[in-house]
Amino acid sequence: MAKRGPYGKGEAKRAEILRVALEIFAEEGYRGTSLRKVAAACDLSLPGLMHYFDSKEDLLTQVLRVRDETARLRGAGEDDIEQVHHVIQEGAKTPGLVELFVSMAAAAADPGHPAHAHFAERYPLLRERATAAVRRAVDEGRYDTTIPPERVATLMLAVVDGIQLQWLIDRSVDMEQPFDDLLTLLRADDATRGPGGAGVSRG
Amino acid sequence: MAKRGPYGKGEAKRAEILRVALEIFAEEGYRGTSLRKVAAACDLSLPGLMHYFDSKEDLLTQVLRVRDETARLRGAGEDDIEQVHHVIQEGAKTPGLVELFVSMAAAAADPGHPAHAHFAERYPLLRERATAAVRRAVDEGRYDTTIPPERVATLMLAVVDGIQLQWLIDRSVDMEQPFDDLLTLLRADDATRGPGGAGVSRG
DNA sequence: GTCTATACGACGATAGAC
DNA sequence: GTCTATCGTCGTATAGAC
Repeated sequence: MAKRGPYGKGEAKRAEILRVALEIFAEEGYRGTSLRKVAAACDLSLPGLMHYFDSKEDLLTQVLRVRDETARLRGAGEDDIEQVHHVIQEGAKTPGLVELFVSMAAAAADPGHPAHAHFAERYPLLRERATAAVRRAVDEGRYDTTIPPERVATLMLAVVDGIQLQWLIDRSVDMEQPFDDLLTLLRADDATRGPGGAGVSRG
Repeated sequence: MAKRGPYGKGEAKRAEILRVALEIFAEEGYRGTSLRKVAAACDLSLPGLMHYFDSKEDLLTQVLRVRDETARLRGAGEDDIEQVHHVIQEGAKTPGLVELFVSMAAAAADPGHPAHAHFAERYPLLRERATAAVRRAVDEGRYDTTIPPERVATLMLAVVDGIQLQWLIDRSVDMEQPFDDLLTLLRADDATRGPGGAGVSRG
């Protein structure tokens, strides 16, 4: 199970494939990118590539996992709300990966799709973490609402996901503003409920 | 351009195809549904079907247009906010069409995709209407925020789109709750900022 | 275990007959 | 306006070399 022994090379190659695939999807978008093209970029034949994955959708799902992991690691140690901003900014640079994420989310509607398990784990996890952060903010008097923290967390995730659809069509849409505006609405101090002020304080 | 003359039959057939395609996508999901299957359901060969459309993506885009039109007509005369609830409830019954919508939104990231023009028209239109409704609510003192109406409108659209991604994975997610919660946060009367009350009043 | 060669069925697209 | 026939490409499956 570890990376030692005769599996070392295989694991390394698998990781390389995922890295290369992520690059290609980021640069050229995920649509119209065939597995044969990915294989060629890895100096591999198509079956050689498929040796490491059960199917195309399995590969795509693992690319998504890598992306999630990368974003998570870069935001390590930060506050949960900070991490959200970080992930948003990262996503805003790579339309191809946002496109991949949204497409996979649609495909994962089918319980039999490999990505279904991924999202089925991911959303509850994100909701839990966001819920904890919201609960803390309410307890400390920073947020002023009696809406249950779980529901506020669900609302936050919806905003972050949803703005991406608008952004995919029109890149001039500000991907951070709606989330910041939501935070403003949640904030206890009424003086900050307007746009003139600092919005969210960070940095 | 009208439905009269020798084009009458063609236009009728085109409408029938779109209606049948919508049905199939709603029942079986849009994934794994080939054009040959749609053609067969219309008693047509594949080229026979393609005579009416430039490409598969063109057909899909027009299916989306029909869906939008249908939802719009059913909500005619209602308040804009009411229409949102109507569209949400309608969508919640047909996962296959939500899946289609999300997939197309991702595909439309490419400016060359036929659906790009559709979304590029749709979002500004929805934003304008929502902006007007929000401005009215603020002017009448029903909403209490100094966030510009355009930004509140963008936030609303993000919530409605985003909750669909969560719902596609877990159908037990309430598609209306987040939007209602957002309205609660916007509402002027602080006594209604909690979940105990009526939430949004309608009907 | 790692990888190539080859082949299969299905897809969307198109040419040309009627 | 609709068909048959065909094309190129896709993801997938199998056989077997090393």
